[in-house]
Amino acid sequence: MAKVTQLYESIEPVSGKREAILNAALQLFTERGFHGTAMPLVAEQAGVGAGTIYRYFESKEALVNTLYQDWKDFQIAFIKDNVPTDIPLRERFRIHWNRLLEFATKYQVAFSFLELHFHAPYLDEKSRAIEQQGHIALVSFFQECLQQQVVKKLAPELLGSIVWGIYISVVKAGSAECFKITQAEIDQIEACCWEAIRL
Amino acid sequence: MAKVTQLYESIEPVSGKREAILNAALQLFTERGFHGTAMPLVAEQAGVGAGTIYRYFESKEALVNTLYQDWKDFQIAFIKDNVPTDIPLRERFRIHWNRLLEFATKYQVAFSFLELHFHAPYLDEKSRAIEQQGHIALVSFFQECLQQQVVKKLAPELLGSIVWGIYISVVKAGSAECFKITQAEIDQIEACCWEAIRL
Amino acid sequence: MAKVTQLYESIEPVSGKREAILNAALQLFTERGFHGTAMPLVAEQAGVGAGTIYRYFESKEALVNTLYQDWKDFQIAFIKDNVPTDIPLRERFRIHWNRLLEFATKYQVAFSFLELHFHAPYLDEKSRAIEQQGHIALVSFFQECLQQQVVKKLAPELLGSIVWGIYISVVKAGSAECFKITQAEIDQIEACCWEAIRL
Amino acid sequence: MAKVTQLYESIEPVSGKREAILNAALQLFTERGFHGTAMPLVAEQAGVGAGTIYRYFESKEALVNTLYQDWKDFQIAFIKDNVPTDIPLRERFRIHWNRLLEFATKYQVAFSFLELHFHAPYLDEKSRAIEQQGHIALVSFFQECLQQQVVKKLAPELLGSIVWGIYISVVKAGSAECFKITQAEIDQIEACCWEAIRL
DNA sequence: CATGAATGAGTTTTCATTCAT
DNA sequence: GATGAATGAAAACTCATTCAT
Repeated sequence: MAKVTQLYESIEPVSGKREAILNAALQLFTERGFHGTAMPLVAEQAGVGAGTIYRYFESKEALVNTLYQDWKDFQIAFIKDNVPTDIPLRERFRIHWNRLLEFATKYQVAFSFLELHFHAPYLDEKSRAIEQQGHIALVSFFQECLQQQVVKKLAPELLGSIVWGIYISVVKAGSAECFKITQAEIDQIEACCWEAIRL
Repeated sequence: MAKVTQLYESIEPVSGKREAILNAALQLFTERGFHGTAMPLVAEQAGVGAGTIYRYFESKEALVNTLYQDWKDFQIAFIKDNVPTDIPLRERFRIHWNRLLEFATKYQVAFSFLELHFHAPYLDEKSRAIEQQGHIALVSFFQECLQQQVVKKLAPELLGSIVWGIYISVVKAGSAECFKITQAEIDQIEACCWEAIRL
Repeated sequence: MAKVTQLYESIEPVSGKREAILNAALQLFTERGFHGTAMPLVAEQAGVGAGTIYRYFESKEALVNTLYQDWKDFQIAFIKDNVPTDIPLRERFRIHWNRLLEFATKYQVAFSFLELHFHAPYLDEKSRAIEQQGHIALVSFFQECLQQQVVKKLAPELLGSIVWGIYISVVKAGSAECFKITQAEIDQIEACCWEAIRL
Repeated sequence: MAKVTQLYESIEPVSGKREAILNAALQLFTERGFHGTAMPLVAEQAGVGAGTIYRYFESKEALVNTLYQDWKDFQIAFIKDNVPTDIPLRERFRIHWNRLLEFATKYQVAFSFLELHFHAPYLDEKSRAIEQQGHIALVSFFQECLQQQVVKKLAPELLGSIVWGIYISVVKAGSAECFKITQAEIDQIEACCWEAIRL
């Protein structure tokens, strides 16, 4: 997690340039899309020369893939983090849910970036592989739930998809300008999620 | 709906070219992305000259926006369609849900196209406006549900988002190569949806 | 031979652009070298847009290779041409020699181009293959000479190399500004060549 | 000659870096061409920093010109060297010829380098001037031959060109993979050379 | 002196769009 | 109307050279 913190806080001692480039690219790719963002623009935003980017990343595609993999890895780690196993599954689900929302709130741009680039044709094999691990934490959690017969008898991947789908859709709705979601609503939606899958 | 039928059956008598272009673009934009698809390729696939596209569409952006708007309009109409009002809300929900899945099944490419281009930076204001009407049918349905107090007390947009999110996520999971979803599972997921939102 | 004539006389009916590009490239690559010649310069000299070159040639390397192969093929054909077989070998040698010099005189730029690009690292396999056929006509002529025992007993390739080497070196010396070679001198050098190899 | 020995043996005490750079450049320019060789690559091969090259050479062009002039000077000196004047001209010619071949054999890379860069557009005036002195030794030898009327009455430059052309062509043929030249053949070719020019 | 990270001018190449036929 | 060859602006990327350390 320390690594990504640097992405945001840029405390790296020796050379902040790599991080500056990654941050500039994250923002611009999210705002304008991959193909809509020219490399000199990334360079300018990062405060480096155009050629400098190529000292750190082999190509534009390598840059977007690094970004995708770094953030997806971080997202997976962030979500998994800190969930005690000695509490009721219902409680654990709440913690999972809160972590999901915490990520979306703390790293809004990264959240949008990951969603926007899901299955993009310029993502390489490694990115594709990580993509599919997206809700692996949810899936293994639901395997446990299934064993203890607290959730409906459905493939754990499907249970994961249901919760993940609600998560993505609700966060998207919330970040669209139309209306703001309160904490109370988030808690209610968490309850909805559980109702959806519980036995 | 007649219009979209033409997109698929191409029975238009006078000039099939416009439809041919739209069909070619739909497929190519979905497979290769907007920026990854060169206009001459669209022309070739449509069996017309490169210049011909510009007799029907002002620009590449105009083409993708027309495509987006046509299909989003059609999707909205398709989903709304044929839902009787004189049956229990629970029954109506099931019909809504089935319509959603019918659309995704019948028009797989268009479904992917719409998902893929959600919030793309080259979509114009009109497309953005329609985007937000995405689950308007669901929203108004849930307004009725709320009045009759059969669903949880949440903003109808949020209820719509929850169901829509499950829908998108599950269809995506199903079209990914990893695993196939059976009709029985689809019915079970429909039940989950209802459990999520019912009072 | 008709094909190369067009390279020079540009009588091609439909599209002179391909020929214009080849002619411009021939001259510029010879004057400034391959890497020293920017594609827009070729385009300008050819009187076409920069993008047009890529309608006819896949890449800059494809252009230089086409040029090399076309001219080397033509050179080989030109030299072989019109040598009667019913005259003494000594006479035939004179005709060969004169053809060599005719080529160098008529197609000075192409002669320089071929010499300059011999074994260049951007030549592809096909060009390399043709390269080695360079003095194939001389080699087979010397095979005949060997059978009739009118030349020294040396590998025909070596006999070919000797004559070819004199040819290249003398033409180079003649085109260098320092001094001009007269027809009389050329005839004398032809005699030298024969003395070099005769028995 | 001592200078060039250093090029090869790198025994210079104080600063071997200049020699290391020259050696690296000689090899790389010959293998990959002038434009195909990036300066940092030269630096790496030489075991010095990229900036260090610019302490010894003003620019890439200055480097290649230094290389050209050093080696051409050395080649001229090497060829001239050690030819006694009190022996028959026919004998002296043999010695000259052997020196030529000795150079090509001992300094294969340098021989290729000189041939490859003949008349390159990035060579400066001084290099061009030396270029033309290439067979100056041969020329002055042939002036003597002409005075003693042992060779054909041709401009000494032309006589030089003939012998030089055979030399270059035969060495090239020998270093091409196609076939190897034996010492016996070399001696025979030397005889051919003399036959070519003798009265 | 030596370094090598950083640069930006310049390169090849692509592609949306036009317009003469 | 329809065409598709031609275009040139703009993109990704390279590399000789510099300069702070």
